[in-house]
Amino acid sequence: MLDRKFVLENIDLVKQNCVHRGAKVDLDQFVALETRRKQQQIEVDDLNRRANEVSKSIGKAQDAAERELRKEEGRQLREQTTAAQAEFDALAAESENLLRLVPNLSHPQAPIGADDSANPTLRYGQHEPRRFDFKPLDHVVLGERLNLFDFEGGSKVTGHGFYFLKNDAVLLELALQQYAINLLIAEGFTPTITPDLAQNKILQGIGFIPRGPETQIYSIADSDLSLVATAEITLGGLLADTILDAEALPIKLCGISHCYRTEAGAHGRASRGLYRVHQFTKVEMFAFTLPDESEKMLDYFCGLEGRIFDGLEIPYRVVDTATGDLGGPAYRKFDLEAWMPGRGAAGEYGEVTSTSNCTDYQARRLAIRYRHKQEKGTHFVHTLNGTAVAISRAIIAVLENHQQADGSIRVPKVLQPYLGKERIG
RNA sequence: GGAGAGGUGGCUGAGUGGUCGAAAGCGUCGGUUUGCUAAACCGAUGACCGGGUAACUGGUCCGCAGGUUCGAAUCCUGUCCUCUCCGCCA
Repeated sequence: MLDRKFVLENIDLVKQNCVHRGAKVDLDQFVALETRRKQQQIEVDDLNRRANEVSKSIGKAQDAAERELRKEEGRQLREQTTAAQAEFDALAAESENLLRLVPNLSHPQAPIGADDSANPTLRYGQHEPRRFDFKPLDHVVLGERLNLFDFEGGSKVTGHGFYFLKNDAVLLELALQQYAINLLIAEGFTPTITPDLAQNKILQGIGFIPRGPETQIYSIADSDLSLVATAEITLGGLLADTILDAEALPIKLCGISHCYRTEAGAHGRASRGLYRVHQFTKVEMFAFTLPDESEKMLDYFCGLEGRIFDGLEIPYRVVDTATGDLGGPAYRKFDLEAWMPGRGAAGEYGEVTSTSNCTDYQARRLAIRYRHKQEKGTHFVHTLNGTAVAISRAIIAVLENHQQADGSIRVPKVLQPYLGKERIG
């Protein structure tokens, strides 16, 4: 959510940003509502003041008749106040609902464009796509041969888009988790395993829409809980309604959670095997920073994501996400796309991680503030999130990039200590 | 799941209908004193929304939501959370 005052004072800028973002919000309506809200506030304040004065005078009145008279006066004022307050509340709620739909501002250097076709590549990883002297297979075929997945079983037990990991794929999942978590611990992150469910108000604070036709979220019937789509939700929610000491910032957390996504409307798109599934495990990074430190933190997160995939010896490129592809909360976003040689006819890059600077957009919705010890007042922190490893997609990249002519998989060095072997199959 | 206790400012903790945004202590900040530090003493010290160039000023907030009342931290109802004991369970 943007700052009310800021939007009113920079309405043209905000409007233009909505166009770049592909967001349709009636900002003129917002301005009109705000004007009325302001007037209503003056009226409510005035009525309140008068009612308070009357109330106080009753305590001092000695004469019983006068007392009754003043009581009646107070009664009437209170009635008016209640009505005026109700109208104010309605206006405020209506304008806030609009405000919540306004996307975050965009970084001045974020490429302007409608979708991911506008994303320029910023850099490549340490490793170049390998030249195969045989036809590389995709992860589904590899997994079938090595007995690593059971998509039919997942489908039978749960439904399309669910799967069982089996045998060495289980070890691989655990190894990837440990590799990422240990790397992040060494970088000073506090590791967590978060709940897989969260309250809808937390989801909304982070910027997700728990229910409705476009939702990507599974919600729990007869409760206000939803399955999380990412640990970003739980890690950000962890400090909701908190005032932090400026000295305590930045706070770097990482968390393992399962991620549940309905992927509504995604049928028919490239979704073979593990690429687009309804449940996967993810190690997520999250940071709370001072406002002037968030850009640096974004680069740091992006660098860590690169280090993790360099370590896995997987080629990748980093792209700068275009405005139309940013999603509501992000001010700037970098995606890391790994080379997947089994994808498409001759291999393709596929998104494996993503990191965003959400500036104060989430902090404002979740009421996460900081305070300097010697200053009055509070400010909103900046929040950032980034994928360390989305296990399902990382498995794709590992299998496809490290496959051997005999159908086995070479385990990258960094995973060997966790997996306990140098080769799968 | 059953029984009990409790949720008040950065913290501890008073406060059972108006004079309470709220005692006191701690902490923090400023000052005085003092080789330095510490101690002592004096003073200041919540957040949010709004108005004002500013000094300042209006309103809201005592877990949350309702209710009673001219008036609620205080009375009533609901709800959430925490703690203790019992039961159950991984």
